[in-house]
Amino acid sequence: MLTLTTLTSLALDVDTVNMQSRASRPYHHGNLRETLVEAGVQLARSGGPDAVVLRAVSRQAGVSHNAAYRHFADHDELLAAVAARCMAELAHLMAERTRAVRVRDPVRRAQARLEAIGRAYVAFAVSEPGWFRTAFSGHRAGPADEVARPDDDPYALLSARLDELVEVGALPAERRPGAEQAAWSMVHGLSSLLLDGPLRDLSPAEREHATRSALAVVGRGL
Amino acid sequence: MLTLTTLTSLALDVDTVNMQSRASRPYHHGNLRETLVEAGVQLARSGGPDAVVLRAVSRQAGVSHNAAYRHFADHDELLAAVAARCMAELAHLMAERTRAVRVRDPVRRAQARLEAIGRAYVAFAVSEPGWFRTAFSGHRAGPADEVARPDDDPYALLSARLDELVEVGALPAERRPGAEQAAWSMVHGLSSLLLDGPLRDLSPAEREHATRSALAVVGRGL
DNA sequence: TGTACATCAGTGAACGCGCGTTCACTGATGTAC
DNA sequence: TGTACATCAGTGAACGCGCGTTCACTGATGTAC
Repeated sequence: MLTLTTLTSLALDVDTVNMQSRASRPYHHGNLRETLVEAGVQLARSGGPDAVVLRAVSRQAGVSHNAAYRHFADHDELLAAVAARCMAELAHLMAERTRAVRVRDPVRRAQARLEAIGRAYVAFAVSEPGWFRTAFSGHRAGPADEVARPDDDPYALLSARLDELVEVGALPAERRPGAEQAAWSMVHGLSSLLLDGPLRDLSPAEREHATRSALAVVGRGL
Repeated sequence: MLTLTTLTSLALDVDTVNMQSRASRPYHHGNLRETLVEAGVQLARSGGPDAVVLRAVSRQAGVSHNAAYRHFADHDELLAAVAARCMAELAHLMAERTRAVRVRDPVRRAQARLEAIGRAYVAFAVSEPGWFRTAFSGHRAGPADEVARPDDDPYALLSARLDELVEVGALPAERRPGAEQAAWSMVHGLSSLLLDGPLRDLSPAEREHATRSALAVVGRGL
């Protein structure tokens, strides 16, 4: 269903990570912080945030389970870093799908792009539930939040789409404020309900239908 | 902010539950299953689903920690029962707020009622985050799901509102299919983002504004 | 109405587990002279 | 360029904890005669 260069590039790192546990690993790792985060991302992929366990992550990275304390104050800080990475992964898919839109007419292009990020959001949640749940599990988060570059930040991507809609005249300027919140709420809610809610058992066709009608409501509502 | 007969009635049960641990507790409890579920609901209130720990629940109910196995196959089954109760609590608030709507005109009444359940949903999530998270944590759920009476089921309440909108002519019948999913997604997404997402730190006034605009999008979009 | 006995609903002790965190350590790296 | 030494980034053992679950048990209840 997905053609994910972003997703698979990350998946390929599995070998890198594991290799480091067998082969020529120097005493000083050189890049352990990054390796730990990647290992956490791997674990989060199949097990969600609960799988990002300090000892399991260290194991996965091929390192003793207390080495992590050289790079993270505690388990929470590690989880926050992993969550930020998952969020960025979501943003990457959204950006990729936006770029893939091929429409001439400026108005329809702006609309198609908005639809594309909405679909990307839901597709990500459904195909990578572990990452999706982890992305939203940074209970403390705080202001640190690993200052996101625009391309790592779903919110920024959405804002850009809405700005574009206003520019091309497809969205009245007075409707612009609060539009992110409504649009995001819709796709986030649909995603959550598809994963953990009453829409859990929908078939792919039903999911598609639900997505279509949810996006249509946003389209008409804005 | 909330005037909750349903919520407070449950809170009052705290005393009942605790009392049973000190006072005239007969060897055969008589109603332990129910007591355990209530204890679980209490713990979920402040700690969310992770706080619904078999041993803690038993402790809270004033009973040895393995007594629960006479009433639940395992921890998951207990959690599922607690989750169902939390879901019912949400439904009760929605129903209550629906009943409180006082509008003459049938069309505007139908619209006001839809808005009321949407607001109730968000208000519940914000004021009872532990319950809200727990309600959606029944990972296995399955078909058993403690067959919900209509008043315990948010989905049924929402359907009724949408049916009413069609009846009074405020919603074209051809838009009816899929309407639950979009409406629910919007309020669920907003709730989730307010609890765990980027809208986590909104002030009450900003929350109100976000809620208003989200509901407006649904209103116009349907 | 009384009694024997099966069943039910609790108890208390114990199991093995994986967790986050801390400690004293040691090998590798980098820097000052 | 060589060496002494401080600092850095790992290791391995150990801590205490709370968990879900199982076991053999016992007191209370209900039923058959």
